Amino acid sequence: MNLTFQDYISIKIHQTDLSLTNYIKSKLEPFNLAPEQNLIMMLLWEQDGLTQNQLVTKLNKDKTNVARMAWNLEKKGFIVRSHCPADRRAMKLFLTDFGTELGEQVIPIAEEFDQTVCKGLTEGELAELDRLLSKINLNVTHSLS
Amino acid sequence: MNLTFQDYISIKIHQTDLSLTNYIKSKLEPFNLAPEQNLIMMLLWEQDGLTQNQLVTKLNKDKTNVARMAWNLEKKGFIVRSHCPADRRAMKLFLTDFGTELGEQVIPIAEEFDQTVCKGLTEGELAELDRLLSKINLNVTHSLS
DNA sequence: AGCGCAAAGTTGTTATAGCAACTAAATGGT
DNA sequence: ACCATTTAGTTGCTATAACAACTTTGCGCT
Repeated sequence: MNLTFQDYISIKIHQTDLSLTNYIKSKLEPFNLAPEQNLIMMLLWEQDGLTQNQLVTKLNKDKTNVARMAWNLEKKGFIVRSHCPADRRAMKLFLTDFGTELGEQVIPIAEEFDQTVCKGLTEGELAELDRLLSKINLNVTHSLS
Repeated sequence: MNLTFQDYISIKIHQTDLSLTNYIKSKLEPFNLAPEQNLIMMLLWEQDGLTQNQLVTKLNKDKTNVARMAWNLEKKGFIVRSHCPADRRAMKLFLTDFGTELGEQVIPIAEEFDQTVCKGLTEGELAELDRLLSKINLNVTHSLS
């Protein structure tokens, strides 16, 4: 077969992801918000009071990372964590006023970022990209089991 | 606009990249080789004696990472680093016999991995995916300057 | 009611990933 | 030839990312 480095689509995806992360990182820096921390905030701005475990599912990340990112967000004053009374194992994350205000500033930046990323791509191309990535995702997650 | 979490193509790319990384990580574990370390090895198997700076360019990563990954690979006995006589600032990386043998085992795994990733995708779809990712890459790298 | 198991989080370790500041070596302009 | 600048790597720091091992809490079955 003899594929060269540039032939691997997975490497291309990886490098694109790195470019995207670096770009959004620079956009979020003024708000003292790291890219992955922002993902948690985005989910909380959509729906406040999620548990860490719900975030684990939505973000498809290890619970360790979610716990540490949540703690960092609490340190920064964007959220407050409290044990769920109904299930004392669970940690619910709630926005502070500061965190809510942050959303009003950051959400437009995220949407502007998306505009930049998608510049010159048609709706059809975006849908196709989404479809192909989903297929790849299925290919590898199915192979793990 | 009001995009929800799932609407961002960059998030989809990020999550796909994570799936891919986890998958190849499990495949490479028996060889004591981490995913990013493997990228350096792949480039060295293609062309031995690259400098760290050449790897920085090819991998589009920070020189700090490349230096540390190279040092880890040296610790594991896959490569040897030596100052380039022509330019004593530069560090050239050379495969050891052990590192060369490793390639004979790992390259087939990488190609098998690529087969799994691309399962069910036509040549045309792969080309389109490559084209769309390149376009996104350009969109964000151009916006940085 | 009580025991065993599962589920949610936390702690510790290793591997990326990038920035700032630094050292050492090469280059370029005068 | 000399000094300023640039270039290649290194060290220290912070933030992801996942695994193993552990604690605490809830659930299920008898």
